[in-house]
Amino acid sequence: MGKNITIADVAEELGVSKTTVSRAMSGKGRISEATRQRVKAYMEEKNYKPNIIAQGLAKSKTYNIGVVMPSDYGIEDMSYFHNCLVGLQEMAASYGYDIVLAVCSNNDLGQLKRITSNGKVDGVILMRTLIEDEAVKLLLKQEFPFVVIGISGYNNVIQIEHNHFEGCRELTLMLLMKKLRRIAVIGGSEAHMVTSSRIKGYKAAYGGMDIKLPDGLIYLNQDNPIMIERAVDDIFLKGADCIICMDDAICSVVLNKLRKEDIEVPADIKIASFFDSMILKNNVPAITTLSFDVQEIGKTACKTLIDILEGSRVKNITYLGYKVELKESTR
Amino acid sequence: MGKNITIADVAEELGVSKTTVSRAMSGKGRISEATRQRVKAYMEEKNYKPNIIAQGLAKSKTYNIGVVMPSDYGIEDMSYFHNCLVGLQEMAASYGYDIVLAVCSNNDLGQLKRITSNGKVDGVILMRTLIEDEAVKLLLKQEFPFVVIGISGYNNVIQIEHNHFEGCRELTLMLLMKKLRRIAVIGGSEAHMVTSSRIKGYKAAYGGMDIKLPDGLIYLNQDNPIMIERAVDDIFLKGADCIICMDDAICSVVLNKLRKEDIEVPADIKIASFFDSMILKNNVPAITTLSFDVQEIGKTACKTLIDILEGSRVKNITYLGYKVELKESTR
DNA sequence: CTGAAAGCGCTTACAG
DNA sequence: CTGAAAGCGCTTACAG
Repeated sequence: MGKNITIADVAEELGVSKTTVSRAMSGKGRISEATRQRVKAYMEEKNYKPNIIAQGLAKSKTYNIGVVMPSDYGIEDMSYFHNCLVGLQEMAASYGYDIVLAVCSNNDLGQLKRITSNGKVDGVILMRTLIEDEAVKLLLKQEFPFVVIGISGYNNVIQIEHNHFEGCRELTLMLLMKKLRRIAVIGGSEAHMVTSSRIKGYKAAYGGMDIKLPDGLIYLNQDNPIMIERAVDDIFLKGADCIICMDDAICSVVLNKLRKEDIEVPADIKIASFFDSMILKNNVPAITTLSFDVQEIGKTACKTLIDILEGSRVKNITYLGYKVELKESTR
Repeated sequence: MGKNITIADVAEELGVSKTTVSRAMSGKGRISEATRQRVKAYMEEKNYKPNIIAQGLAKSKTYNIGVVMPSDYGIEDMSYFHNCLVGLQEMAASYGYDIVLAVCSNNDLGQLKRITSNGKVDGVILMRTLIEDEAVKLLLKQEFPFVVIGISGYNNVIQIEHNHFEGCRELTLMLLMKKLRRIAVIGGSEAHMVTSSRIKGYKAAYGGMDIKLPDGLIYLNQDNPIMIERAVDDIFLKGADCIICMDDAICSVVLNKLRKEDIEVPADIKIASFFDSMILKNNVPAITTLSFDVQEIGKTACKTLIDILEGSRVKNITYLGYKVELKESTR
């Protein structure tokens, strides 16, 4: 690797003290412009990069941000986590921080505990949050700086979230304005905060238009294809005119089921989904979606944590926008 | 965060030297079993965890592994990278290492340069490799320890790969044995090593059976839906009896196109794809696939790097297995 | 404006 | 078996 050059080497070579070299790079402390230029020039020439680890030790910082990614994700969440990670990384890098990955489940916080107790990270970002979240409890108890992506249900926790409530309300509203009345909803685990926010938005739309909520058209905890197909059958029996799928994996199952039964979209029933992701990308007909900029939420979460670490005050909850895209499936 | 307890605190509390405490934890150097137990017990009780950063500085190690993830991935690659990352993380953690993420493109190696030159990582893993790969060149020049996932084209580079050549050969062979003869292939960028390995496997299958390779049925660099749909049209004109899709995003476009044209699978044409991922998960009919254990490749790559870092000799190329699953789409 | 020294939290020859 | 001291590569009061 060719022995890395250190601050001592630079100092000796230039006939100055390490202090001076350090000051030249940090810009802190008094130093003449002349020597600073001289030092800078030499560092540039020799392509000297200070060792961040040593720098961190001296300042009691690591410049690392721990990101905990759930291990028990569904396949439908992968692109979400991935995009989020890319956003996180980009923002972190631009502030000189790095992302250290931890993979955890709600009942196995081993990785999280490791990085928060062995001094490897300055703060933590939780990529997902549960209503009863052990990671949140741990971090709160340890008084470790952290922010969560998603609404956490705990107050006094810094949260970043797309406005699922508003988004789902607006989507539902637009469907209601198209004279659809019996709109069914198929969603995932009730243990996730997003699920309940979305359902509230859905209900709020009906409430806002003073339209009576149809009975028994909300299907939650639908986490496997069999259940979902059964839900679709049931929805048909009940004469719904539209189905909102709360994620695109669910939507994919629904679409397959409809094809199997020779039910036409949008002629026989309208379909809307969340996330304009790969699964639905090339579907014919194009699917109406409520979508979110996932990289943006990663960036915002990261910036918020860095603000906290550097001592700024931050908002308790930050809401980000959403986008409703009406396409052929609800025409 | 409750002031972390240090080795000095432990030493003082126990009335021994820091040296002794250090030896008790590491097991290196002579130390009486009695005092070692005493120290261990105290550390356990106080839940003392040594600061890895300081430990690293003293040993000139970081216990960090840099993972570079391409920024210019297609959506179809996401679940691949994600699973790979999970495998990497798991193996790293089990050896006390952490994963530090870098997102790079072939023309912007900024993040990689940062972590290799500021001493933040001990070694690097490249999640993907190009035929003309700048990251590989850089790492080679810097003599920085690294391993690549995928075949790199450069020799003297440590590579971990699923055996795409063998896999594709076997898949093609099985299709040939089903009396299919005019098998078309739709694939991605020729700049990726995998693409060429797979094509070689495809050709080898024909060669091995002494069957003449059909003319003009190989479509590469098909990176957008328009091209792919055009390829499908062309494939039909040429009277192919089967299409092998080199990834599942391509397959998804192909399936949609076939549905649009009312072409039945497997009645009118057979279909096979690579990766048994989310996109094809619930397709009707079920799709024949050549699939790979992606978490495993992550684990293997990580273990190999760690071996290198700890001074063991490792194989230049490690091939991992694959699985051909025949399903309804080629029946 | 500049530097010697102590310190960040560990490890490891070296000496006893 | 145990410890004082130097060192990993930096930063930062403190003194001049």
